[in-house]
Amino acid sequence: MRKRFTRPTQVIHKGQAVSGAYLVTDGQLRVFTYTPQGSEATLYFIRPGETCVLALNCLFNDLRYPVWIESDADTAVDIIPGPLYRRLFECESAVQDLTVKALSTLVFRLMDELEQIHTCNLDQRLANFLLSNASAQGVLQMTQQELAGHLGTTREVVARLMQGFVAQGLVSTRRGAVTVVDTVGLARVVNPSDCIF
Amino acid sequence: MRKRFTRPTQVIHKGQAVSGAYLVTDGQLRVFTYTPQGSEATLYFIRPGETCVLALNCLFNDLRYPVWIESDADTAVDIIPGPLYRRLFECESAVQDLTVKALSTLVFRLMDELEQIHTCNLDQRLANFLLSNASAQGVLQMTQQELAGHLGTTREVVARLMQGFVAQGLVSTRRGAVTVVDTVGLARVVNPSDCIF
DNA sequence: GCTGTTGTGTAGCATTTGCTACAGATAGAA
DNA sequence: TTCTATCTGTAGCAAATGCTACACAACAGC
Repeated sequence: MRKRFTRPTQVIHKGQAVSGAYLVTDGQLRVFTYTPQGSEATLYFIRPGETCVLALNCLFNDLRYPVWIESDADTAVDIIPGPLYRRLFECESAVQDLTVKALSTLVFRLMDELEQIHTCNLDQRLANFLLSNASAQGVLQMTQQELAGHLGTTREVVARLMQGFVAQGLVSTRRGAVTVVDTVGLARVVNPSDCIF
Repeated sequence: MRKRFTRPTQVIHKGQAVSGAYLVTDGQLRVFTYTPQGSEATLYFIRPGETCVLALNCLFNDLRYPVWIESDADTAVDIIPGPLYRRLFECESAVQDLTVKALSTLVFRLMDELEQIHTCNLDQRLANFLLSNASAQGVLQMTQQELAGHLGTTREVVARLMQGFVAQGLVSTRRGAVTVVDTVGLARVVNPSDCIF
């Protein structure tokens, strides 16, 4: 079964039961939590070709969904019903591989994220986020509010850091987007003691 | 093959190639990274019956080990060589299940950790750590330095928070150990806006 | 007992981050 | 155009955390 979201949509909310395996074919899903103050913190993205590992988790362990998921605009998702997926997993080695690979990838992403939080301060994490998520032309279509959500901080802080980057000539900002100007310079912000493994 | 560590030992260091699947049968392993300042930050523990998922990851994806691992005193580990494990995974559904379960569990732990970092401040995380890791009698045999490592902070901060807890009559401290006195009170520190899911 | 090592308590300051508040800028709708 | 909603820039203060420095306490070995 395929679902298509034309605009940002809440796909799953915390506590909900999981209906099946989600396979993103287009666009992206965002997995996030809320802070007590109500601001969002992105845990990770699910991109085309990837599946929602948490949904798999919940399927295999009969758990309720532990976080929120929201779709980008223009996102398509294939949904494989839970029981079917479990049957497939038992006999299809391709499905097994896919499952394990997906889980592995996520584990690495989460550990990377954790390590970053422990070892980098916000400007490094922001720089890293910009570098990782900007298009080939260096453009990132995202408001500062959204950026703040991805980093688990607030808009003002992002604005402050952004101004710092602008002052150093590393990026340029405009309403709803950031452009990376000096990739190498930004990388130096992230890097001084190598916080990406 | 079984290995036994009678004293805290560096089992794997970052960048090392992985030789096989590690199955903890006794004691525990600690997976951690270093901050630029040289202090440690624990990512998670591997307890008896569990396997080192990162090692699995590395096996399946031919990666080098991304973090450090250290054993507790008195820890026993079964090591299944990589190629053998991969063969087993292909034909034994029990091994498949074990693998997926192990990965799933870790994903949840990491997400929990991430969520905690985003939503709780240090005193809540410390309180939570004490509650989760104290023995049935409420005793936790650990120096403040080690506690700091587990939370990714420094000894002084732990000492400060600890004093707060002592002042509130929640715990008592002595050299190399902490005793939880008022479990309910500590839980209230963690809880006010429910940061454990 | 003495001595060295390790762990703990405490203080003070620097830095980072969060929060409040408001002004100006930009884009879209009417 | 004007109005409105949203986004951004900025300032200033509060709180949390990190870092340095030192005194004292507990334990181990001699």
